[in-house]
Amino acid sequence: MRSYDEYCAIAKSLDVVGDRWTLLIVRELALRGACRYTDVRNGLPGIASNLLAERLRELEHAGVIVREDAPPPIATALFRLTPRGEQLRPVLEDLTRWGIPLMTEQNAGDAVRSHWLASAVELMLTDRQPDASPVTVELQTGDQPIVIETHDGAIRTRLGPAENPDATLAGPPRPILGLMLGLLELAHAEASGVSYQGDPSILDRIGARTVPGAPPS
Amino acid sequence: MRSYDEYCAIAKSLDVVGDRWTLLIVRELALRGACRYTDVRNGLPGIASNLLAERLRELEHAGVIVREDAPPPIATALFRLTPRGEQLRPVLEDLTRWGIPLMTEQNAGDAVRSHWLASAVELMLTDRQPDASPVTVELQTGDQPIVIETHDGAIRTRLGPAENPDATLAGPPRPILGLMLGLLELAHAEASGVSYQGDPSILDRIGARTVPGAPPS
DNA sequence: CAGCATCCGCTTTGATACTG
DNA sequence: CAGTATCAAAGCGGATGCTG
Repeated sequence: MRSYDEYCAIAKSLDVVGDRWTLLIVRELALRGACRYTDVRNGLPGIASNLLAERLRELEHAGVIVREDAPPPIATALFRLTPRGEQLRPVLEDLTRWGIPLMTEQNAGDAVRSHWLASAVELMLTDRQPDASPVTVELQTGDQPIVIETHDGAIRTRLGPAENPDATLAGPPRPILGLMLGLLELAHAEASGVSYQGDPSILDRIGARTVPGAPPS
Repeated sequence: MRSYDEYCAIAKSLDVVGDRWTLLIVRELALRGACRYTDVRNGLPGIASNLLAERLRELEHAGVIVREDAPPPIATALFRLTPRGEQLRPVLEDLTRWGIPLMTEQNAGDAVRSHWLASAVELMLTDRQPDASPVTVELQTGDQPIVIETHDGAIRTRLGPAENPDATLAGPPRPILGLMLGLLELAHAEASGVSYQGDPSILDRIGARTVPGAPPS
């Protein structure tokens, strides 16, 4: 990207991460940890191969990521955030919070990845009964299951199947998210294709922190 | 901008504010309040006139800004952030913090505006003696003076001349910022063209919160 | 003069094909 | 798997002109 040529911290930041795709590459590495080229590309459906290569070079040159040789068993290089790149997490988190109301609209061709949903859920939910015994909920949506766990009064998510979930939700991502964020009643979610197993009161326990309204558009 | 077509909160946010110039337009309205078209353009040196008009339309359509008729004395329209637009402030603040280390490099053609510097200074400084009597420092750099004031243990900045500043700093923006952020000794700053009037201990009092290192590059 | 719209050359991006 | 190469399409920058 051409520099904005402004002596301003925001403009200088955008000179580095303001290019198209760039912040989404950082997102992939932030959410999934060290990734191979192919893994990054899988998280960016639609990016041109040459653009990904170019962005990775630029990010490396800017000190945001490093390309490192993977440990012996693997024969390929890995990309990883540097400490400087890790410091972009607050930006990603704020953009996630700001974008949550926009998740009420899911376009036909939108790609879905469970790790995107998991990070949004983790930021928005809270354990309303921190002193009760821990609970586990499994979401079956996106490209792999998501486990939601209460953890010392906070909510943690991770990918992969849960062992003995107290509740299980399966269905399309939008009504599941609507349900998790408290924008949708269980009955409405079920009418939209969500199936629920477990004690419904669990949903009240791990309800959304605050429910922002959707924009006009 | 073309949509990323991802069902991800970050990607949805960037669908709205990820275009070139867009977040800088939001910055102008966030830092300066309601602005006329011309004021916005003055804060975005280099933007093509048609692009600014188009971006303003898009932001209005997305519910981030509103175009309102100014009160009677003025015969022109004003642009202002909506509550939804105000919620982008955390993003702007994080980008400011992340960009501060990049301010060590000032390119030849970089435009300078005092309100950009003031917001960065406000975010980075802290009053180390909150119980002492308030102090005021005037910075003479950029396109207008900046006033730094201690305010209930916090640091506030505003634009315009100070009445009776306890200290005054004048000179080029980079060494002044370096001095404020504790990256530069007063002697070095003076060697770079900064002139200082007042009690030097004031600088220690309103020192930087933490001094992040500059990136490699 | 403020607030755009139009035009045009240049740069960036997207889609696909190809290679070690 | 991890890119590079190519080329058409879209986006941007700068100049200019129009309208109240």
